[in-house]
Amino acid sequence: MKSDNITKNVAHRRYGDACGAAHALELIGDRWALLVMREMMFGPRRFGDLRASLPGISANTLTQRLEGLITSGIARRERLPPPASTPVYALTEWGLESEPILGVLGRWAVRSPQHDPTLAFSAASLLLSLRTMIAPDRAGSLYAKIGFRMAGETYCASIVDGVFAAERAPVEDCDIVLEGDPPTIAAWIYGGVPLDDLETAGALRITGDRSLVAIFPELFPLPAKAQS
Amino acid sequence: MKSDNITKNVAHRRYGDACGAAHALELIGDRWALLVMREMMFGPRRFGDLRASLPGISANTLTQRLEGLITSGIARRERLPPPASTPVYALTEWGLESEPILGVLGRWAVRSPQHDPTLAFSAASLLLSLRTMIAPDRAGSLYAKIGFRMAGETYCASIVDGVFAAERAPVEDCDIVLEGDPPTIAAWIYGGVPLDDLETAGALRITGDRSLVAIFPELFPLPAKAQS
DNA sequence: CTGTATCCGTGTTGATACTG
DNA sequence: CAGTATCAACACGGATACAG
Repeated sequence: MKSDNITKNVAHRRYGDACGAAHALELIGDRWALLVMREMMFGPRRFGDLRASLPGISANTLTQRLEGLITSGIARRERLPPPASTPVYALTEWGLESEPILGVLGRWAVRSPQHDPTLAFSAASLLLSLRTMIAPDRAGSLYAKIGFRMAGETYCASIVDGVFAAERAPVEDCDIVLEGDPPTIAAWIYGGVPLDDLETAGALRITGDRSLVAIFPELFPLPAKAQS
Repeated sequence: MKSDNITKNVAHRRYGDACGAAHALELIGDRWALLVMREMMFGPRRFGDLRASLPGISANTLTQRLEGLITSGIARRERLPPPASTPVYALTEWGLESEPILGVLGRWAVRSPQHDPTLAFSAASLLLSLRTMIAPDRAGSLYAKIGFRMAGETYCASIVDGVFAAERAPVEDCDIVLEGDPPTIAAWIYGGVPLDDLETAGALRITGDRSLVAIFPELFPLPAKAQS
């Protein structure tokens, strides 16, 4: 039995408001929706990957969100080519263009006095936050390639003209390579935890150009908290 | 009796995620929250004003959202000076800085094939959408002041260096003054409905510089829809 | 006019278990 | 690993009543 729930996603809650922001909330305002999109920002992901990156989401909810995103034209279901014909979920082109939403939300919300940076942090979150938080005036004309090894995957990022970009790719030809889990890397870049402490604890390993390593965290200043 | 519901807003749903966007959703991801903020973007509003601008919200829900926004430091409850000592709700400075969130959401969502521009449209929505949609290259070096009379209130907007800004103010010294309800004005600017039709129907009245009137809608092009 | 207090029907969420 | 089934808790919207 698969289609007893005829009136589930069809009669989706609407606002009856022509405002674009209101329509955006109808599309991606459901709980978890935007975070599911976040996890697909760097390429297709499997059901289990998404579930692992979103601690607390239930399988039910993830299924419903993916269905909703697909019927809205934001995501797409693919199947990896045989022999590994696993189903994966990817953002459409339009879905990918929602990235500024994550940036603007994050830049605004980290100023909240209640923001707790010690919680779980996915690889996608870290890379998107670096893209959001880089200060172009501090980067100046720096050109650099930065590799990341996190949770069994590798990402290759670049800093060009003050813009930080990243993709899932091998870490070859990178000026520096960071190896550790996302919260640890964040503790170094954002939290000001000394690199020596993390390296001797075996939580973080950085190889490559030490002069770049020395200034790297300064490229990503956090905005001041709002009020008290 | 006022505090029987101890565990209502206190145990607010969290994501347990350090990502800034996730925290933003904890702050303003509740249904209606962002739309309530939208209505306060141009200054303090009364409970009844908010309710009237948000068709479909219940008094209960509006009360809860306002409480949440206040405890998060996003909004503030004030009282107009006597004799009209009516309570009003206003955004804090930090709350006001959430405006780019509305812009980015709207710019992305109007490209949805399912967006319906014929629904209700508040004055705040219209002015924010003009601010979002203005094309600086089309505005060029145009300098103009535009007045709006909508639903018994007046707004004064300016176009300077391709930036559209508006505030609740008298429409004095404006180059043109638009008088009509927000959906009608939107039909002219965005919908391409001829001004003559709207004026003869008595739905819209524009006074002032006719040459500015002629080119005005062209300053606000809508982005192309995503895919089909 | 500005809310608060209930009741109620319904949809959504999350936990657990389970199937292919 | 990729989901589905079931169930309990709760949030939401609508209606209504009512207090300051």
